[in-house]
Amino acid sequence: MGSRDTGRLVQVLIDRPARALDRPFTYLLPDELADVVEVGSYVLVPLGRQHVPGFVVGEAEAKPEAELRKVLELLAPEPAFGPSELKLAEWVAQRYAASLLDGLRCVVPPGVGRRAERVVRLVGGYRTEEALRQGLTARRLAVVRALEDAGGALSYEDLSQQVAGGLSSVLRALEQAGIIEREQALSGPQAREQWEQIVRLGQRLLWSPVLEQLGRRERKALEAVQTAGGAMPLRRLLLVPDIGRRTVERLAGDGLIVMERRRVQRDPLAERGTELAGTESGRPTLTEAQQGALTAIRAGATGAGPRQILLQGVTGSGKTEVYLRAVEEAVRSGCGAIILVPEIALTPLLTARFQQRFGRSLVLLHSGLSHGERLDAWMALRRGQAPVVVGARSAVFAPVQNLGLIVIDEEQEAAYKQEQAPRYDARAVARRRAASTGAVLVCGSATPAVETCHQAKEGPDWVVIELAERIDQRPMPEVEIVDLREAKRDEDPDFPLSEVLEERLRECLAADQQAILLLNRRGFSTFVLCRECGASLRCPDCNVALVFHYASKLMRCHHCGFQRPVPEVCDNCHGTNIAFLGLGTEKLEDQFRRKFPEARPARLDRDTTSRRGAYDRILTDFATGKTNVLLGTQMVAKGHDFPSVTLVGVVNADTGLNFPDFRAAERTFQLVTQAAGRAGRGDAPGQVIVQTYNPDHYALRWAGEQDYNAFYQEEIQQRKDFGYPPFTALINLTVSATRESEAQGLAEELVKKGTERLAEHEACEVLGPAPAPLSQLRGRYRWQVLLKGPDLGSVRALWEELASELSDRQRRRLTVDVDPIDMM
DNA sequence: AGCACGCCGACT
DNA sequence: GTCGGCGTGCTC
Repeated sequence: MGSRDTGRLVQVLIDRPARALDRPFTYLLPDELADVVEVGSYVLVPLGRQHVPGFVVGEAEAKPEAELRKVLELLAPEPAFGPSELKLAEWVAQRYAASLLDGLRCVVPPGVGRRAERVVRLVGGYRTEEALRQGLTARRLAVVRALEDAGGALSYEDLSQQVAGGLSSVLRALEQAGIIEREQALSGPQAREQWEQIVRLGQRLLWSPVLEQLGRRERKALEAVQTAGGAMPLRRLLLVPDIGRRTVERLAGDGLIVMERRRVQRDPLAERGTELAGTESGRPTLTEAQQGALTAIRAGATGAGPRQILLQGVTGSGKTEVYLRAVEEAVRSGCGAIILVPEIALTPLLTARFQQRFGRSLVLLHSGLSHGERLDAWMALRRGQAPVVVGARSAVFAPVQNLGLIVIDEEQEAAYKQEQAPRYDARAVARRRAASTGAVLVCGSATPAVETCHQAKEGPDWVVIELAERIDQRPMPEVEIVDLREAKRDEDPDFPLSEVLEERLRECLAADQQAILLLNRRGFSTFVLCRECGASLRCPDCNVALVFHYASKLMRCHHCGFQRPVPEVCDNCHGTNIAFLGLGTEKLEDQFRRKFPEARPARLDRDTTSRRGAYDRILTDFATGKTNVLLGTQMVAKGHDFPSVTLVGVVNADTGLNFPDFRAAERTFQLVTQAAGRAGRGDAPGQVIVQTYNPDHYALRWAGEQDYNAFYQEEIQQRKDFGYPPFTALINLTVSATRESEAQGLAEELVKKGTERLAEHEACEVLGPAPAPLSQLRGRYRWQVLLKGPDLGSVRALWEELASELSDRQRRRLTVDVDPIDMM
């Protein structure tokens, strides 16, 4: 008789996404697992008639209600998270109205999850002939056939591909008849750490008598290991001619070499040969303003000053150098640091400078890595082998040890908001992590998000540090706003550049300098319509205008990827007079080339950068002067440093201004200011031309003055007057359904239920229902309801009450976005 | 998520 | 009367 199990009970969160499973289940921990299972362990537990993985999230008090079942197995030797990660996950789940599982998936090492692999198998020698004799139904027969063709067994996925329609009832029937059996297994981990075999010279000295008797091959192998410095990977040794496994085994048997296992860290940087041009090593002397910023950061770190710092530095003021120094100091004092960037692929410069400065103390974390590379980076941080991580949004959860500093570069970027569950905002997570670890938080931007700026100016434990001047006394570029309503165009009415901009371009190119043109729309013609009946070409699934792309000669939907050839005749009236209207970057490039045949333009947008390495190449060509005009979407405005650029043209500053979003003005201001910041970063001063139909709009007026603070004052007043964040908090509910009536119906019900509850939530409002700005997307109809309240706590309370009244079915049609950034 | 159960139209 | 589709409820 084995001893009775100790009676330790653990709470397990099942690793299967389901609302009904969003609470821990209690299991008995058998004695043999008592020592190895702890909070964070990834375990296998029985649930119903299956075995499923789950995370241990705590111990449980005795709870004799249900018949308890035992934890079956430990699936990973190391716990996936510790108590502090669990707390963070709980916070994320709660704050963003997500499940705990979604929260946990943020903090757990990448690739720990295991998926179910279901296998269906024919019992014994059951054959199709028998099925025919028994007269099985067509669908059942089809299953048996498919299984027999596959040699008796198939995965559930393969089977469902080969047999049309639902499988569950067919399989159940076949199983009951004893014809098939179902078996479920777990996939392996999505990523594993990699180990390699190392051969090392053994303790026995080389002049040991055995040496005399060694054969040629053995001798050769020993020499190889010796020249490699006494140890080398087995794989490499086996590459040496004449040396095979037998040779190595014999040497190991004699104790002349020993075999060891060593963890290999897959290094994505190793493959990257050349850095971008223009990065120089050496540390520049800090300006006084930069020194001031560092002093403030130091004060935060020692507790002598506020721990949250808004580093508001104009473009070219040297924010990156401040980050570098701050991280150096953190590392020197034994701390780790997280540096968040909007998107690694788009910030090669900053990344390169960090790599240069920190070498192997730094890991990168971003979506471009393989599972294995991500895991290695993650584990290197967790083990303290690397103290610093540079990464995109999700790196805010990285297990940096002894976290002392979090830097958020380009803090205003929308990319910090995750657009799938859990819909967290990395800025808010960073604030929370910094607060709970005592780390310093540095938010850097030339144009901080209005909400961040407000918080920094009004909130406790914040300080705003301004870097108002560019480094090396470079002047800010001069900005000229061109009113397109009145601007003179040259004889060609379709040419999108005003005479002023065209003239400046000629001067710029004549002086052998470089220019950037920003147009925030991809494609050739942004809408295509029939001149006879006026019908425009729209996406059948999203109902938005299709964009004509010249390179592929296709009409494409920028939301779902739908594409179709250009119609010869109108779908609607069969008219033949089709008009290609609206300006995209492709057309801009085309027209530019015609007007400036001698220039060397390059286009930078999602279409030209889709291939690997294309982005780097386009930028390198521009940096080296191989091309001299860079035109494209907002990509051209992001953080580049090209000293020869003296002219920036914003072709149409209005594109974002008409969006039905309370942040439209802010986005426009930021984009124009960022674009302007690309000019005049070298010795020659810069000039910026902004073309617009709304020259009087405050966003453009202040962008023209390059006056962030003035813009902020006016914008924050607007937010206050109209009741938008930061003066209110929002939760955006989007209903999505294949039938419009269903989407609308649920939205209406949400409003009704919400409004009924307003009595207890006086300060809150329920706005809507309204069709979403993208009222159709990927073939689904979308409606929205907006919950608004004086602060997050009160809106969330309203939402939680509302949510409790919804059925699972309703809940599934709904996405809940707390603190929405993109309300489309 | 996966599974069972139960209800329903529809086809042998 | 089965078959198979779907909605609902449950899993320590």
